[in-house]
Amino acid sequence: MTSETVQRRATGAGRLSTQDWTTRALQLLVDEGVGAVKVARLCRELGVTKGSFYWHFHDLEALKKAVADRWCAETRVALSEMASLGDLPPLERIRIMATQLVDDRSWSVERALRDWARSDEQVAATIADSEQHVFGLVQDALEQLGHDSRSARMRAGLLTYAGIGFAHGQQSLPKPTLEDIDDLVNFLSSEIEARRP
Amino acid sequence: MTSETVQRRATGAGRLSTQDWTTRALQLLVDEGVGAVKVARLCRELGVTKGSFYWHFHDLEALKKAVADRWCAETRVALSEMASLGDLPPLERIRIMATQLVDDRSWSVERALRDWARSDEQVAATIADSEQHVFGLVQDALEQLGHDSRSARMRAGLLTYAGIGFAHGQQSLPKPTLEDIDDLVNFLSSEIEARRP
DNA sequence: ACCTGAACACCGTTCAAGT
DNA sequence: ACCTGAACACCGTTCAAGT
Repeated sequence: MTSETVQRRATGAGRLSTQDWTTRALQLLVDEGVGAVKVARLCRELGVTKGSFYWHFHDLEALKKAVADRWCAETRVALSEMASLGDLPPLERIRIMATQLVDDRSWSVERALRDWARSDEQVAATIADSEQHVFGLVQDALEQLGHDSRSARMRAGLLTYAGIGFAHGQQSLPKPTLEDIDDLVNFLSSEIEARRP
Repeated sequence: MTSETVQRRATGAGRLSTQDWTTRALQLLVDEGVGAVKVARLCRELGVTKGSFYWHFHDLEALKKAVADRWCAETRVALSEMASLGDLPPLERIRIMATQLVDDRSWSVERALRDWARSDEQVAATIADSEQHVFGLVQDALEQLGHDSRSARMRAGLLTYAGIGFAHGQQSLPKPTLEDIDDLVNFLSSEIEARRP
């Protein structure tokens, strides 16, 4: 591999920035999973000794936090784009979110980060944030469609959890078609169901 | 900690069986996550040297497979119990499954195993199995309630994915109450939604 | 400010040798 | 059959010393 040197050159004068470390770490995370993000490995690929790493970060945990923060920032941009759909009719917003949820997004990053979250408070908080954000958007749309808060909460939760589940499920279940999504959106926004006492 | 010795005594004559290793490994997996399942740690807790471990297993991977196989067997029992609800009315079956999905089941085990599945074919196959099983049960129940297969598939998928998502979500989203589950079951089994052409 | 070099504790794996 | 003991490579962390 000679690409390491290229990577360093691209940075600037041969000294590394925090960005260089997080970029490489995110790459490893997505490509090979949490287990591949190691100090020794990073140093080898970036062509420096471990002492360099420990000048930039206090420990591995700190590097992870930096990576998570970066992903968090990028995610927030994507989410705010979702929010800027505010003028569209609610039904359309839900359809767009449902499509996006199923689409080939960066699920691999989210999955990896979610694994990570189980052993890292910081990452967990970041993920919880974006979860609640999506949930809130769906809930609002449903309430604007005339659902009371109880109904909106239940349906928004169902969709949000399903989205998370879709990211984590093995591909054994049938992947929803566009028709399925149409059905799903109509279903989620349909009239209050007959209450059976 | 003196419980290690107790653990060994409980086994029998002081020599360890494969069961002893997998039991302790599962415990560590659930309590402290994938990262805690290490050869050195296990040996320390079981009061043997590493050589003992490597007599029982070829490597860490083999231990993992053994743990997964055990969990797989236990899961299959739970699933077949679900299937034996066949005589109950479909609506009741769905309610039971939904409750079970949300209940404090061994989510920690499932989550850990699912992480594991990403790097282990065997574990992945096991999990795919149980996913499809649950999906099938829900779908059948919905069809017996008079839904056509398209509608049943969509709704069953929604619930199954939501169940998976619930296991993986950070606890930031509102945990469904029993009332919510009632609503949810009624919602899922409600009349075909108004089609908008 | 940014990095090297060497050191230490810890983990995974192997293997000859013990009972 | 089941385990010990010692060895080796590898990783995380620290720190004095270099530029």
